[in-house]
Amino acid sequence: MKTKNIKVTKQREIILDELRSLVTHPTADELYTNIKSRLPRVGLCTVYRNLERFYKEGLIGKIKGKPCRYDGKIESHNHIKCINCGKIEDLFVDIPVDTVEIDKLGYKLHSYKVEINGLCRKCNKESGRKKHVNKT
Amino acid sequence: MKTKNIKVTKQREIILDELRSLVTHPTADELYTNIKSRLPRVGLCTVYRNLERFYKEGLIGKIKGKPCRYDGKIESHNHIKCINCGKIEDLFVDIPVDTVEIDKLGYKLHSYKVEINGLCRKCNKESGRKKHVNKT
DNA sequence: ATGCAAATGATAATTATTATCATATGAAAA
DNA sequence: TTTTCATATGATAATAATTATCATTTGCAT
Ligand SMILES: [Mn+2]
Ligand SMILES: [Mn+2]
Ligand SMILES: [Zn+2]
Ligand SMILES: [Zn+2]
Repeated sequence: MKTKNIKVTKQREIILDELRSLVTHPTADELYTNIKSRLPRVGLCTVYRNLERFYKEGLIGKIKGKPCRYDGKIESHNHIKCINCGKIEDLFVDIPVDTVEIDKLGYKLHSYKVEINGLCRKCNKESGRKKHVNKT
Repeated sequence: MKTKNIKVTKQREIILDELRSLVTHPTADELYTNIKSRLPRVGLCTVYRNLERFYKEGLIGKIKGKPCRYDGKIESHNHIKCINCGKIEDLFVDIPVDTVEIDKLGYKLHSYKVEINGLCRKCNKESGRKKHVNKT
């Protein structure tokens, strides 16, 4: 009662394959650009449509934002984003949340995710030389 | 070297005052609607402009999303969002993050925030009666 | 009063995403 | 096989949220 047999099409195969091949977290548009060589006639909306579909089926991850980014990895993990260059990297660290307050509020916990911001090694080095960094 | 003397205008006073008076987390547009009675001639973009400005000055909080929501409370706290009705409530619970992996990756930790999703009491009750819930 | 920098509000532009719809596709039925 | 038919696709338009532009206004400092 979860994954309702999603039909395999050429575009779906390629979109999913391409996303899974990346260690980065591309936007729909970036992925669209990437697959153009393999699928010259694909439309951007097909990419959006299928990424959204995959996400709802639990096949891929999604990092909400403006723009949203997608993630080929679905093993539970978090992300750290560089506040300077915007890069997002995987972070495999368990973050336990105490549910006492959640229970008190009367909520039934469903899921949670930690959004971590930091300065990556590269930007950190550069900030030592330059005057100004940052563009959150 | 932080808050660079933000000029006080009538619209700024009212926008900030109104936001601070709310326990909810309004969107720019909702706040705009709210202040119409006090500032009939204000423009939506002034609301956006100043909320963004306040946020950058650290005077208010911002919950990124589509649409973004603003928060008059700046004491460190997290939020829990109902996956059914979309309501966002404050959650005062300390969530410690182990920085070992972050250090390993070479990042300098800046901030982090936990996005918790759950089913609120009201929606939970209703889901007992109704067939379908959910619209993440 | 006058000058002037900053803020405002009207408007247009942009960005990201979603909706609409005619056509294409491809597996299953006949 | 041809036909059927549900689903997917891609072109296009629409929408939502936010941001940019710019002429005008505001209100402190001369
Ligand atoms: Mn990831
Ligand atoms: Mn809050
Ligand atoms: Zn960086
Ligand atoms: Zn609810």
